[in-house]
Amino acid sequence: MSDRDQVTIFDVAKTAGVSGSTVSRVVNGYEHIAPRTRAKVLAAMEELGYVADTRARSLAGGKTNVIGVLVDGMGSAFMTELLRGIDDAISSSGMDMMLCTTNSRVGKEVEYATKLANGMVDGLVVAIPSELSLYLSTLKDRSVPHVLIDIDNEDRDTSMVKVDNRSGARRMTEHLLGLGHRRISMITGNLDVESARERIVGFREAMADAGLVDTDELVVPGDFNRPSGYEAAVELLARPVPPTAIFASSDEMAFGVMRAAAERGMLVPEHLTVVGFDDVPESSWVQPALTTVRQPIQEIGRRAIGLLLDEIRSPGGGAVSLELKTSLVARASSGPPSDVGAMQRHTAPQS
Amino acid sequence: MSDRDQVTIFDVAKTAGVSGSTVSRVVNGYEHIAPRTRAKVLAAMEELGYVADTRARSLAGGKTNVIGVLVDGMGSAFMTELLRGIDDAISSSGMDMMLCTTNSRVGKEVEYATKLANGMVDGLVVAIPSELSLYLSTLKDRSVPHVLIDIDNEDRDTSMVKVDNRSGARRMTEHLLGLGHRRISMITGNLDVESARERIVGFREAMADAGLVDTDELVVPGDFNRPSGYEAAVELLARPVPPTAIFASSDEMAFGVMRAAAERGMLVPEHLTVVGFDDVPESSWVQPALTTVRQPIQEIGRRAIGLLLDEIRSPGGGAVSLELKTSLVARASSGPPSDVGAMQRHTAPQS
DNA sequence: CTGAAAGCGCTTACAG
DNA sequence: CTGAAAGCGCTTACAG
Repeated sequence: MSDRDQVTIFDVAKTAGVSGSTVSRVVNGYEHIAPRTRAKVLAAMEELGYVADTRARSLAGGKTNVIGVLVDGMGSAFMTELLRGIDDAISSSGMDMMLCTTNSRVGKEVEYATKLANGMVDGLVVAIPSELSLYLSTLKDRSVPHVLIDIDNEDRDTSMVKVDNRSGARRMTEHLLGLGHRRISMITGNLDVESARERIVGFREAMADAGLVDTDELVVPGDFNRPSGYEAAVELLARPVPPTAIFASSDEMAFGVMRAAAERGMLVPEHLTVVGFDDVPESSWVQPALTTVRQPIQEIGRRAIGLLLDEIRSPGGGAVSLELKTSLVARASSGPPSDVGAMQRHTAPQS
Repeated sequence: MSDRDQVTIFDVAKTAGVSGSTVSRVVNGYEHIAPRTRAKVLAAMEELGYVADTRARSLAGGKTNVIGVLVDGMGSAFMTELLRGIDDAISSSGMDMMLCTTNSRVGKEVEYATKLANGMVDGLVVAIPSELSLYLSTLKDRSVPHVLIDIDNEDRDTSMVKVDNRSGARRMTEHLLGLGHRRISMITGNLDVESARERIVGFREAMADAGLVDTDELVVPGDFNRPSGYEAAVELLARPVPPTAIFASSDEMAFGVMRAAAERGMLVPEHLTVVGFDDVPESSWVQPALTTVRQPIQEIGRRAIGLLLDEIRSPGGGAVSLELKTSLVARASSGPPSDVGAMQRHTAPQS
């Protein structure tokens, strides 16, 4: 019940024999303070176990020292890595993180963004495919520093960080082409997400360069998650003329593809080449190890926080966009296409 | 720069032609208000786009409507599931979540707990093996509602939720014994964690009941994570007389064991039985599907929030401990022990 | 059913 | 280098 045994700045002031303002100054590391005064205050703080009240501090115009992070869910390996990078950067800067999860509930993102903008945080990083138009203006009006991750934003005056999805997908497709594949299928990510769309573009470009323009039936929909990769593969492998290689837009989906292949008795890469995108930790762990497009996931998070911190510390610096590079990681799951005879035996065993 | 275009309760009051107190009352759903007055206020709020300032509200004695969650990291599948349950329960109660990650940094947990206790949240759930003694008293002094997950706490006056690790481990061991195994090895979890210790006890009890009392060399250390399971298995399988079954204290470690077995050319369960604990989603996905002890992970999170909400809404109800049941899920990774000849061929191929 | 006023714990010009 | 005072936006007795 006794909620009032909180030690305030005035308690400290009294036992140190100074004013509240002075205590506030030493707490905030203000420079021009007599060494003796500072020492007395510090001693009093220590003695009383003073801890600043974040709410009051921020209400009065100070900083909250917390950064808000808006994501849709934290289930995927990609998100786990991203959050690790974000959390790393936040805590090594001495700030705290407030993670808000929308779980794809419509409206939640706006609610959180507005709430957070209302003084709960010093800045905000948003990593969900979202209807930015609904709250980006609020963030700007309130001049809440913010940076977007992997989100498309027409007006280039918001800071953001992303990777070169298009050329990553392009290079992977060229890798498959170079191995001799022609019937290459791509399983897409959630098309609401900018990066999913960019990967398709990269894939199509490379295919077109190889003279393969009719790719429509080779591009099948997925949503970045494992089950969707599995289902798409089941359908693809059941086709009369199945692809010899499947390029999943995420490693997670590639694992689903591998599962579908295994169930059909197909060996990877002998009977089917399977590649992914992301390079999550599990990709080098699975058997066979997954060939994939590596994106520096943790780095993305760290950079986003870096940008945010810059803006928080010296506002008005203008928006900056970062595009990080991807790279091809060739491992065991990709190889030359199997001959048609072998494919037939495997793809239509029950016919 | 203009940080002051925030719509306050007084702006609303003015355009509605009432006092600030009245606005506050309708915002907080106070009952005795004239319908017409309420309507006017609501209209004004709508018109102005009013959003309550959480800091001010809480400073003035109201609720923050946010629940703090303290974990050490969110990398594991177990934690992902737990957080899903927690987040679910929090958001369906209309509150928000503030997730703090210590990443095993010493001191961080105390820092966070103190800060959160200082008015940032209405309540706190702690799910890290931690030196509670360092801050539990702070939580109590400030009467901040809190509940512990999976944490040992001597004085039974703190609410907590856990599962019956001991009998779960016992049943799994009996399952293996029933299959005919005698040389059963257990890879433990991080011994700082209560549940890891309880699982060992359950294992030992079942072994002792079967007359197997000399289990010391069969119990090897792990830390719940995949690599530690892999490493422990590498060591175990290289022994002159390796175990015929390995019971990993977490599914994650069991996956590591499977990997080690595969590298040695051993088939699961033909040559080696591998079982885990937790039943994370991946366990029914891997090949062969993992036999494991199921704990209702999301439910643990939901229950913890339930307890917390009860305490927040009607304080002083006293501490309550919940122990949820585990159950055995027999899948494909467990079977009868292989004969000694087969074991020898596989375990010492290079000797 | 409604308003005026004090107070939550802090920060920040303004003086000195 | 330090203090007194106002104010951040809200809630809550206290009156009426």
